[in-house]
Amino acid sequence: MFEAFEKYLKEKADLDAEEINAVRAVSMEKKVRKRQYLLQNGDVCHNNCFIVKGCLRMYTVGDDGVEHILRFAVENWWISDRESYNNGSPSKCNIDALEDCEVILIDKPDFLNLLTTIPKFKNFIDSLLARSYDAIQNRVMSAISYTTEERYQNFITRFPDIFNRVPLHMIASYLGVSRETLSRVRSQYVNK
Amino acid sequence: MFEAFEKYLKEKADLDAEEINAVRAVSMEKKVRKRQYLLQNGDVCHNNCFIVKGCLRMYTVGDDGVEHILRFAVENWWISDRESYNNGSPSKCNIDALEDCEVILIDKPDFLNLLTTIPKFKNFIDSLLARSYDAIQNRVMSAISYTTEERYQNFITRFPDIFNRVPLHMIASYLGVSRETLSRVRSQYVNK
DNA sequence: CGATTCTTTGAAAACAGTCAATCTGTGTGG
DNA sequence: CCACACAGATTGACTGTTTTCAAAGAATCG
Repeated sequence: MFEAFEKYLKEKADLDAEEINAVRAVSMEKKVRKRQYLLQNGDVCHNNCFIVKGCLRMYTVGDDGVEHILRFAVENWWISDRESYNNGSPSKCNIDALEDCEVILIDKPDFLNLLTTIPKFKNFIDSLLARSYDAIQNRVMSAISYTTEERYQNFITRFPDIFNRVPLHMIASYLGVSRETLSRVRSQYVNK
Repeated sequence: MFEAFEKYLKEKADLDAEEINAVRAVSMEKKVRKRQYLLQNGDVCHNNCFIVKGCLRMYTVGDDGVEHILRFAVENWWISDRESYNNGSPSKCNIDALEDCEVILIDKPDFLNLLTTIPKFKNFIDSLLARSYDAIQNRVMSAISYTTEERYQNFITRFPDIFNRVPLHMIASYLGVSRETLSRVRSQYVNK
């Protein structure tokens, strides 16, 4: 399982063999079954999680019991509740698996240690965070500026891989509309 | 004008006199008049901007000419288009002053230099970025989960200082609703 | 096959957007 | 100091979109 992560670290973060060994030493391999939680509301997020295989989602549950999906994550993405991770506060979110998954977990103290001992790794993670900030800002922009149809179009062109493997009602949840509305928007679109 | 920034750096980032001098050496003081642009759509964002006094907004303009406000910023906040700044790409946004402002600009190369030579500064900026990530993620959550009234309530409790100094139609724009809708939501709220 | 989960559809109600008009407060120039 | 212009806020009437609830059709999986 670690090979995929190793390849990723080599290609994306440009780590050498020794550095990769340092990462390996603190990596925990884990399998997460479909529907299983990786993080539950109220828990503190202690890990960084890299996805070797599978698909997960992070979401909140409103007072009315409705789920609101904050993000999806697939192979070669990271997922964790950064707010809880950074502040040690109980998470408002859940993370669970939409498919059987293989992930690699790195504990917070170990991860901090990697960041300080491997400058290349620190730079890489910093640039990842910067890009996820850009992505999330673009999402805010699209939430306040675009119509439902535009947001849907945006989603399938930006994340065709995700679109193909998660149920539509979850995409609706991600976009902030009801499943019925998304269904209707799609059928109108098909008839053009 | 620099004194306010100095105080901020001392208190928040714990910089000593020598470090503050290094920051001062690359700081450019600037006054921005109400309605004046700090950044215009199409330009590349070259600076970090710290606000000593005043209030600014960052927004996009849609094809239909409608403005969508991404964020406000007041005293002791930073504002810049991070996406353009990081990638050197032309900005999709405008930043302009809602009041007469005093700001401090630090050029990108100078700023990078400060980050590498002053580890405390780097840590401080990293934690700022982490918190702004949390903030923006909470905004996504509120956009997809809450009603207009809840979002409005949220805004005035979280940012009472901003609420008191920017026109309502800009808050409407920030929340992603028309000014008329926000006006009606408010009056319903008052009548409870 | 039966059971779940997912998607679609219909009809009514709630909500939000648009356009136009009015009301309010602020500040500037005469 | 007043009149006027101007930006901001509100209201009404109308239209369009989205939600909600209920039901029924696909698709998938054991």
